[in-house]
Amino acid sequence: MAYWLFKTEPDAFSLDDLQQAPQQTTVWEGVRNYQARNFIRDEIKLGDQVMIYHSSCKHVGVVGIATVTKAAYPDLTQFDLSSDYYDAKATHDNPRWYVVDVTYQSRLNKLVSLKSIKANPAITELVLKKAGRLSVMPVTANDWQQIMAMAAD
DNA sequence: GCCAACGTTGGC
DNA sequence: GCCAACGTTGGC
Repeated sequence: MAYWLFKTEPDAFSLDDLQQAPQQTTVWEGVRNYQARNFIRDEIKLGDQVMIYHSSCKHVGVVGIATVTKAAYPDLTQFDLSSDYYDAKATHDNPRWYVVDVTYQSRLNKLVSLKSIKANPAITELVLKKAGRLSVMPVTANDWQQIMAMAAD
Protein backbone atom coordinates (compact mmCIF):
# COMPACT_ATOMS: atom_id res chain seq x y z
CA MET A 1 0.00 0.00 0.00
CA ALA A 2 1.34 3.41 -1.01
CA TYR A 3 0.73 6.93 0.22
CA TRP A 4 -0.30 9.98 -1.78
CA LEU A 5 -1.31 13.59 -1.38
CA PHE A 6 -4.13 15.11 -3.45
CA LYS A 7 -4.68 18.85 -3.62
CA THR A 8 -8.09 20.39 -3.85
CA GLU A 9 -9.47 23.88 -3.59
CA PRO A 10 -12.05 23.68 -0.82
CA ASP A 11 -14.20 26.34 -2.48
CA ALA A 12 -14.64 23.85 -5.33
CA PHE A 13 -14.45 20.54 -3.47
CA SER A 14 -13.53 20.16 0.19
CA LEU A 15 -13.05 17.34 2.68
CA ASP A 16 -16.55 18.21 3.94
CA ASP A 17 -17.89 17.69 0.44
CA LEU A 18 -16.23 14.28 0.30
CA GLN A 19 -17.65 13.30 3.67
CA GLN A 20 -21.13 14.34 2.56
CA ALA A 21 -20.96 12.73 -0.89
CA PRO A 22 -22.98 9.59 -1.68
CA GLN A 23 -21.13 6.65 -0.13
CA GLN A 24 -18.61 9.31 1.01
CA THR A 25 -16.98 8.67 -2.35
CA THR A 26 -16.06 10.80 -5.34
CA VAL A 27 -14.43 10.52 -8.74
CA TRP A 28 -11.21 12.53 -8.51
CA GLU A 29 -11.67 14.11 -11.93
CA GLY A 30 -10.09 17.02 -13.73
CA VAL A 31 -6.40 16.30 -13.22
CA ARG A 32 -4.75 17.83 -16.30
CA ASN A 33 -1.07 17.59 -15.59
CA TYR A 34 1.00 14.81 -17.13
CA GLN A 35 3.13 14.04 -14.11
CA ALA A 36 0.03 13.78 -11.94
CA ARG A 37 -1.72 11.76 -14.66
CA ASN A 38 1.13 9.27 -14.73
CA PHE A 39 0.87 8.71 -10.98
CA ILE A 40 -2.88 8.16 -11.30
CA ARG A 41 -2.73 5.90 -14.34
CA ASP A 42 0.39 3.91 -13.54
CA GLU A 43 1.04 3.86 -9.83
CA ILE A 44 -1.98 4.55 -7.65
CA LYS A 45 -3.56 1.27 -6.55
CA LEU A 46 -6.78 0.18 -4.91
CA GLY A 47 -6.40 0.57 -1.16
CA ASP A 48 -3.73 3.26 -1.27
CA GLN A 49 -4.03 6.01 1.32
CA VAL A 50 -4.46 9.65 0.34
CA MET A 51 -3.91 12.84 2.30
CA ILE A 52 -6.43 15.50 1.31
CA TYR A 53 -4.80 18.93 1.08
CA HIS A 54 -6.69 22.21 0.86
CA SER A 55 -5.01 24.78 -1.41
CA SER A 56 -5.78 28.35 -2.48
CA CYS A 57 -7.75 29.10 0.64
CA LYS A 58 -7.48 30.66 4.08
CA HIS A 59 -6.15 27.58 5.89
CA VAL A 60 -3.74 25.82 3.57
CA GLY A 61 -2.70 22.33 4.61
CA VAL A 62 -3.54 18.67 5.08
CA VAL A 63 -7.01 18.19 6.53
CA GLY A 64 -7.93 14.52 6.24
CA ILE A 65 -7.41 11.05 4.89
CA ALA A 66 -9.13 9.17 2.09
CA THR A 67 -8.75 5.72 0.59
CA VAL A 68 -8.51 4.77 -3.08
CA THR A 69 -11.60 2.64 -3.69
CA LYS A 70 -11.32 2.28 -7.46
CA ALA A 71 -8.11 2.12 -9.46
CA ALA A 72 -7.45 4.18 -12.59
CA TYR A 73 -9.97 4.47 -15.43
CA PRO A 74 -10.50 7.17 -18.10
CA ASP A 75 -11.73 10.57 -16.93
CA LEU A 76 -15.11 10.90 -18.65
CA THR A 77 -15.01 14.69 -18.46
CA GLN A 78 -12.33 14.74 -21.19
CA PHE A 79 -15.01 13.57 -23.67
CA ASP A 80 -17.70 15.94 -22.45
CA LEU A 81 -18.02 19.06 -24.61
CA SER A 82 -19.88 20.87 -21.87
CA SER A 83 -17.18 20.23 -19.28
CA ASP A 84 -14.41 22.63 -18.35
CA TYR A 85 -12.17 19.58 -18.52
CA TYR A 86 -13.06 18.70 -22.13
CA ASP A 87 -10.01 17.79 -24.23
CA ALA A 88 -10.49 17.75 -28.01
CA LYS A 89 -7.39 15.62 -28.47
CA ALA A 90 -8.60 12.78 -26.26
CA THR A 91 -10.45 9.82 -27.75
CA HIS A 92 -12.16 6.81 -26.22
CA ASP A 93 -9.61 4.58 -27.94
CA ASN A 94 -6.76 6.68 -26.68
CA PRO A 95 -7.75 8.52 -23.52
CA ARG A 96 -5.39 11.13 -22.27
CA TRP A 97 -6.62 11.68 -18.71
CA TYR A 98 -7.46 9.28 -15.89
CA VAL A 99 -9.23 9.28 -12.55
CA VAL A 100 -9.42 7.17 -9.43
CA ASP A 101 -12.27 7.03 -6.93
CA VAL A 102 -11.54 8.06 -3.36
CA THR A 103 -13.60 7.48 -0.21
CA TYR A 104 -13.57 9.55 2.93
CA GLN A 105 -11.74 7.90 5.78
CA SER A 106 -11.03 10.43 8.52
CA ARG A 107 -10.47 14.02 9.47
CA LEU A 108 -7.26 15.06 11.19
CA ASN A 109 -7.68 16.37 14.73
CA LYS A 110 -6.17 19.55 13.45
CA LEU A 111 -5.01 20.93 10.16
CA VAL A 112 -1.34 20.39 9.40
CA SER A 113 -0.44 23.64 7.70
CA LEU A 114 1.91 24.06 4.77
CA LYS A 115 3.92 26.36 6.99
CA SER A 116 4.39 23.72 9.67
CA ILE A 117 5.24 21.08 7.06
CA LYS A 118 7.91 23.35 5.59
CA ALA A 119 9.23 24.04 9.06
CA ASN A 120 9.55 20.37 10.03
CA PRO A 121 13.04 19.10 9.17
CA ALA A 122 11.90 15.49 9.70
CA ILE A 123 9.72 15.77 6.59
CA THR A 124 12.40 15.19 4.02
CA GLU A 125 10.92 14.14 0.69
CA LEU A 126 7.55 15.79 0.29
CA VAL A 127 7.24 17.62 -3.03
CA LEU A 128 5.16 20.32 -1.34
CA LYS A 129 8.26 21.51 0.47
CA LYS A 130 9.88 22.53 -2.79
CA ALA A 131 7.96 23.49 -5.88
CA GLY A 132 4.31 23.25 -5.34
CA ARG A 133 2.27 23.01 -8.49
CA LEU A 134 1.85 19.27 -8.62
CA SER A 135 -1.72 18.30 -7.68
CA VAL A 136 -1.12 14.59 -7.11
CA MET A 137 2.11 13.54 -5.47
CA PRO A 138 3.62 10.56 -3.68
CA VAL A 139 4.27 10.68 0.06
CA THR A 140 6.92 8.51 1.70
CA ALA A 141 6.00 6.39 4.72
CA ASN A 142 8.24 8.56 6.87
CA ASP A 143 6.69 11.83 5.72
CA TRP A 144 3.21 10.35 6.15
CA GLN A 145 3.98 9.37 9.73
CA GLN A 146 5.48 12.78 10.46
CA ILE A 147 2.37 14.57 9.26
CA MET A 148 0.10 12.21 11.19
CA ALA A 149 2.16 12.86 14.32
CA MET A 150 1.83 16.62 13.79
CA ALA A 151 -1.94 16.24 13.55
CA ALA A 152 -2.00 14.39 16.85
CA ASP A 153 -0.14 17.00 18.88
C1' DG B 1 -4.90 40.95 -6.22
C1' DC B 2 -0.01 40.27 -6.83
C1' DC B 3 3.55 37.77 -8.51
C1' DA B 4 6.93 33.84 -8.68
C1' DA B 5 7.34 29.39 -10.42
C1' DC B 6 6.67 26.47 -13.80
C1' DG B 7 4.03 23.89 -17.42
C1' DT B 8 2.40 24.31 -22.24
C1' DT B 9 2.20 26.10 -26.86
C1' DG B 10 3.76 27.32 -31.17
C1' DG B 11 6.98 29.64 -34.45
C1' DC B 12 11.10 28.81 -36.46
C1' DG C 1 14.07 20.39 -30.91
C1' DC C 2 14.81 25.00 -29.03
C1' DC C 3 13.04 28.61 -26.56
C1' DA C 4 10.19 32.83 -26.02
C1' DA C 5 5.64 33.94 -25.01
C1' DC C 6 1.88 32.88 -22.69
C1' DG C 7 -1.26 30.75 -19.28
C1' DT C 8 -2.06 28.64 -14.82
C1' DT C 9 -1.22 27.51 -10.08
C1' DG C 10 -1.09 28.67 -5.62
C1' DG C 11 0.99 31.06 -1.50
C1' DC C 12 0.77 35.25 0.56
